[in-house]
Amino acid sequence: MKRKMKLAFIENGKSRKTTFTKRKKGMMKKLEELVTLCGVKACAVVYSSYNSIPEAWPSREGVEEVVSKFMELSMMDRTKKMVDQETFTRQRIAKAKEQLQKLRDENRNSHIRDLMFGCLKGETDVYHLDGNDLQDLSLLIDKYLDGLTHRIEIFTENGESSSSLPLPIVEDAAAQIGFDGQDEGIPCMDSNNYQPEIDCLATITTATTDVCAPNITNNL
Amino acid sequence: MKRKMKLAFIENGKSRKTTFTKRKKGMMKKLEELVTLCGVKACAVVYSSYNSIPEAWPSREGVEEVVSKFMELSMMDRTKKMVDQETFTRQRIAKAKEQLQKLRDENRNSHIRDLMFGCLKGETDVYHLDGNDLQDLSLLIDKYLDGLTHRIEIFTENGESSSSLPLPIVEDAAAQIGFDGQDEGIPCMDSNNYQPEIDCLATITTATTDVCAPNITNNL
DNA sequence: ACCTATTTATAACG
DNA sequence: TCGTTATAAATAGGT
Repeated sequence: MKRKMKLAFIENGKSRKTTFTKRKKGMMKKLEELVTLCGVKACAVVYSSYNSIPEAWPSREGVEEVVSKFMELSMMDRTKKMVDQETFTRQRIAKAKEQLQKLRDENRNSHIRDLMFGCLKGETDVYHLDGNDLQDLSLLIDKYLDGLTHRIEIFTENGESSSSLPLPIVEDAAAQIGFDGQDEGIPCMDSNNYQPEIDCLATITTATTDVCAPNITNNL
Repeated sequence: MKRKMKLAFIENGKSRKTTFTKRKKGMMKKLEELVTLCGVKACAVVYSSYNSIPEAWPSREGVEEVVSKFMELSMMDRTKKMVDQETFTRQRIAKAKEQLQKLRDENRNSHIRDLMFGCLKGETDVYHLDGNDLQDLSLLIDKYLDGLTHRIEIFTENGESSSSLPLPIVEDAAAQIGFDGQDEGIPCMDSNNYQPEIDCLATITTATTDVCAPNITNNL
C-alpha cells in the first residue's frame, strides 16, 4: 500500500526537501560507516539550493585531502582504471536486462506449465492455442513424459517392493523425474502457484500417459 | 543469529574487502538516487588501498565541478554555516543521549508500574523496596488515586445513570483518568507489558481505593 | 518530529 | 566472484 517510488526527480517541492534531508543524513551515515569499517579515505560534497553553502563530509579538510590526491593524478592514469558513473550505470543496465530476461523466462515457463496442467484437468482448450504455446507445451509434455517413463523404469527395476509405498510428495516427485535443476529448465509445479491442487500431481502422474498426453500430442 | 556487527574497523582482511566492495556500490547507488530524486549536485571520492586510483562519482568531471564550487568559497563563509563531520557527530551524540534518557525513563516508569500492580496483586513486598522506588511508587499511586477520585466524581455527577453501564476498556479508562498524554508522564498500563492481566484493571479500579491503596500508602 | 509498513542494503554462507 | 537468504537499516507516507 505504501511506497513504490519511481527513481525520478520529485516534482513536489515539499516531499523533495524532506527526501533530500533524510537521504542526505543517510548518505553521511553510510560514508562514516564505510570509512570506519574499511579504514579508507573518503569524502562527499553536496551542493544544493537548500543550502547556500555546499555541505561536505567528513569535513572541509577531509574533502581537500582526498580530492587533492584525486586531482594530482594525470588524466591518462585516471581514465585507465577509474570507475566512473558511466561504467557503473552500464553495469547496472546490463544487470537489469539480465534480471528482466530471467523474469520473462520464468513467466513463460509458468504459462506453459499452467497450460499443461490445464490440459490434464480438462480446463484448457488446446485447439485455440497459438503456435508458440503449442510448441513449448509439446516440449514440456515430452520432458514430463520422459520423467514419467524414467520413473516407471525405476519402479519396474525395483520389482513390486516399492509400489506399495506411499507416493512421494509433489516436490520430491518432481525432483525424481528430473524436472528441475537444469539450467533455466521448465519447473514442474511449485506450491506457490498451485496451492489448491497441491496433491493433484499424484493422480496426474498415474493417469497422464494413456489419457491426456496422446490427445494433446496429436494436435501438434 | 546472523549479523549484529559493531561499527568498528574490520580486522579480517577478506571480510573487510568484501564489505568495502559491497558498501561502496551501495554508496554509489545512494548518491545517484539523491542526485536524481532531489535534483542536486553531489559527488564522492574514495581513496583506498584496494584501488591504486581514487574512485569518484558521478565522474571525474562531476567531482571537479562540485568541488570547485566548494573550494572557491572563502574559509569565512564556509565556517559560518557548513555542516561538517564535527557538527554532524555532535548532533548525533545529542540525539543518542536524548534517546537513551527516553528509554531510561520508560524503563523506570515500567518498573514502578510493575511495582504498583505487583502491590495490587499482592506480589510485591513493599517492606523491601529502596527509597527511590518507594518515592516514585508513592507518586504514581497518588496520580492513580487522583484519577480514580476524578472518575468517581464524574460518576457521582452523572447520578446512577452511568453506574449501570459496562465499564470502559482499559485504554479508555486510562485516558479518562489522565494517566497518559502528559509529557513523559507515567503510563498507566498498556497491553504490551500486561497482556495476561489485560482485563484486570476493571477489577482494580473498583477495589483499589478501599483495599490495597491504604495498605501501601501507610508504608511510605 | 515521530511512527510504521515496506523497501533496500547487506553479512554470512554456499 | 557470484547468488541466496536472513536480518538489519533506510525511508515514503501518514499523523
